[in-house]
Amino acid sequence: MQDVANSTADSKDNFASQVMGQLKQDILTGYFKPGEKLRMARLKERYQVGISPLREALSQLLIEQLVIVENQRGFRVHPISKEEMLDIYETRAYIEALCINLAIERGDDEWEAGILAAAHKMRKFSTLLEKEPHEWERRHQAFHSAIAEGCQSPTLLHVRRSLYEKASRYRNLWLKKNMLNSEIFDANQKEHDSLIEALLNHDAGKARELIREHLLSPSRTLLTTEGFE
Amino acid sequence: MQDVANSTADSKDNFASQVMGQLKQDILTGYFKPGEKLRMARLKERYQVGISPLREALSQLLIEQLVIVENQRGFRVHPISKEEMLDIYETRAYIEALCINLAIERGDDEWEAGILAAAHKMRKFSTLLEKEPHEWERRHQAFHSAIAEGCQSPTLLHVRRSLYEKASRYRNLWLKKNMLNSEIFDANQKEHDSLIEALLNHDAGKARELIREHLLSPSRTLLTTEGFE
DNA sequence: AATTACAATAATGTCGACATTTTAACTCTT
DNA sequence: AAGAGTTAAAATGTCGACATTATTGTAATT
Repeated sequence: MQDVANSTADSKDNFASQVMGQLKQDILTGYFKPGEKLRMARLKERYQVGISPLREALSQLLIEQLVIVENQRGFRVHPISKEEMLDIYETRAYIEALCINLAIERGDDEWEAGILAAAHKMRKFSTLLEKEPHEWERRHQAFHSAIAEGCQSPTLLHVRRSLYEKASRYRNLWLKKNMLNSEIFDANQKEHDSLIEALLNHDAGKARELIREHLLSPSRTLLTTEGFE
Repeated sequence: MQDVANSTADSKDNFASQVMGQLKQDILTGYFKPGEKLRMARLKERYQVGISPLREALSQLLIEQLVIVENQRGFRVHPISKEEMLDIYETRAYIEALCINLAIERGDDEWEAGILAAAHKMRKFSTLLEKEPHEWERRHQAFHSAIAEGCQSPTLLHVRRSLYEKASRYRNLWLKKNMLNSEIFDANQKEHDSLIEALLNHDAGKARELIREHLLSPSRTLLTTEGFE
C-alpha cells in the first residue's frame, strides 16, 4: 500500500516523482531502447521540467537498475542481455513461489475471494486482448498480485514488485511476438485455472510447480528471439 | 561485482554517489536517528556539497526505503517499528535460506574454500571484538556473503544486500546491547561452526534450519528492547 | 488564560548559469 | 587517402538565486 504513489503520479508529488513514473514507463515499454543515451536536453523537452528533477528521477531509476551512469558521460538505459533476463526470471520464479507458499499458509477467505474476483476481471477482458493489450496486461498482473498479496509481507511484496518491473522490458518483447498467438494464449489461461485450483486446495507443492512453469516458459521463448547481445 | 561502487566511494564518482554512501552509513549506524528530519542546511554543511547532489543522494535512499519524503516538507530518516523489523528479518531469513539452498546445489570447491577462508578471518578477529566492533561486523558479514555468493545469481544477491542494509539499523541496536555478552557471542560462534558443517555435507535442510535460527534470534531479542514505537 | 488570526522567519523545490569534461569536426602531415 | 593532433561544439555536474510553501512566534480577541 506504500507504493501507491508510484503507480499514479499524483499532482501533489514533486516533479521528480512524476517524471520518475513517466520515465520508468518509457523505459519499460521500450520508448527508450536498452543502452540508449538519455540526453538531458531531450528529456527536458519531453517531460517539460528542468534538470534538477530529471537528475533526481534518474537517480532513483539508477537504484532500481533501470538506468546506468558513467561519470561525466551522463545516463543510459540499462542494457539488456540474455544472462540478465535468465537471472531475473529465475529469481522471480523463486520469489513468486515463496509468496505463494506463504499465502497458502496465511491466506484467509478474503484472500481466496480476491483471487477469484481478479480472475473474473481478467477472463472478461480476454476478448479485448487484441484491442487493448495494455489493459489486459494490467488485469493479468492484478490477478497475480492478488495471489501474492496473501503472503502479507510488505517487504517481500516490495521485492516482488521490483523484480516484476525489471522483467517488464523483457516481457514486453515477448508480448509483441506472442500476443496474437491464440494457442499460447489459451495455454496461458489453462495455467491460470490450474493455479487457482491448486491454491483453493491449499496444495502448495502443486502451486509452486505451476507458477514456476508459468513464469519461466516466456523466458525460454525469449531465448530464441533476436535483439539480444 | 556491480555494487562495488557503493561500498567504497571512489573519487571518480560524482558527488551524489559519494554523499549517498556517507549518508547511508550515517543512517545505518544511527548518527541520524529514525524519524529525524534531514535539514538541507545541515546536510550541506556536514558533507560539504551543494543542494543538487544532496537531493540526488536522498532520492536514491528514498528507493532503498532508508528515508521518506513529504512534499514541501523535505526528507526524514525512515522510521523504525517492530512490525517492519519483524517483516524484514522474516523476509531476510527466507531469502538467505534460498541463497544457501542454491549455493549448495551450484557451489564448487572454490565456494567451499572461500567460506573456510572467511570463517578463519572472522575467528582470528574474535579477540578484538571489543576494541574494533566495526571491523568484526565487517568480517562477519563477509563470512555470510561468501556463503550466499555460491548461488551465483546477481539479482538474488542484490535483493539480499538490500535487505541486509535495511536490517542494519535494527542489528546495530542489537549490537549495542549484546556485543559484550560473551554467552551470546559464543553461542553465535557455535552456530557458525554448525552451519559450515552442514554446508560442507551438502545438507540443505539442516543448513536452512540453522540459518533461519541464526538470523531470527536477534530479532526476538530486539522485540524486548526499548526504543520502539 | 486560551485560542484564533496574522506576520515574520525559515526551509523547500525548481530553474538558469558557469566551469569542466567529453565528443565531434577539421586541418595538417606523411 | 589515412591517421594524428588540434580546435570548436556540445553535454554534463555543480552551485547560487528565486518563488512558493511550511513553520514559528506574536498580538489581538473572547
